Amino acid sequence: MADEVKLTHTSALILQTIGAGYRYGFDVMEATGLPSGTVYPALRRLEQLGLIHSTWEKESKALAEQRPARKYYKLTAAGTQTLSKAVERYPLLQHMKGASS
Amino acid sequence: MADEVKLTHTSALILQTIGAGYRYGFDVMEATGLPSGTVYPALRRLEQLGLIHSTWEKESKALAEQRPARKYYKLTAAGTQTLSKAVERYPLLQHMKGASS
DNA sequence: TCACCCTATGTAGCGCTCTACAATAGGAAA
DNA sequence: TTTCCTATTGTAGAGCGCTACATAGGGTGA
Repeated sequence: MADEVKLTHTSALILQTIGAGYRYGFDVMEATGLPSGTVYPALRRLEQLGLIHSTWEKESKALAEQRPARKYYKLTAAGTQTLSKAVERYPLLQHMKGASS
Repeated sequence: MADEVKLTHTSALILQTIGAGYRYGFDVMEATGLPSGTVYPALRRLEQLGLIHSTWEKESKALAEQRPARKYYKLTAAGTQTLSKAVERYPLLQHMKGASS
């Protein structure tokens, strides 16, 4: 109830991608086709709104797999609620497939 | 090939909606959930790019049905080609359903 | 050795998108 | 008789999204 966060279509799409199990920025970029300059600022705004929450992966894990560290995101309770309202508003968001890994 | 028109995700979504058989602005708004301030400027830009083409319906038809006149859009050949490239880039656009009327 | 690709996050500035409002005209509600 | 709803197109200004580029370490190719 209460504060009714309104999302743009693109932000809602990114939120839904996280909800579908894609867990970090690069993963969201590949799933959606959206560029980094859209995805990273949007993830920051979604986190500031309290809809997602991030944690950096352990440095040792990234080193072991020889790649940069990932910042993992997941939906908060508020994010889950806001997402379900966004899917009502934007009917085309319903067709997201879950992440395979 | 040649001129490679690049579209934003939202513009591509609107182009695809026209391709799926939705024929005028209000129709696109209902199909997508996007607001008028997104849809009408975007349709104007898509027409300026030569991807869609518009024709006003006959005044007599609108009068007979007691509503404002509609501006009907359809894809051009360039629009069809650009749309198929956009669907490759943005995989989530594939799930559009056709217009019922 | 230099160029380039891969994975991953991030930013500047321009241009597109969204909220809110307007115009128009008919009908219904109060 | 003013307000509200429907159906349709449209705009101003604020804010979001996109292109192009940056960073960084490792691998691959000539």
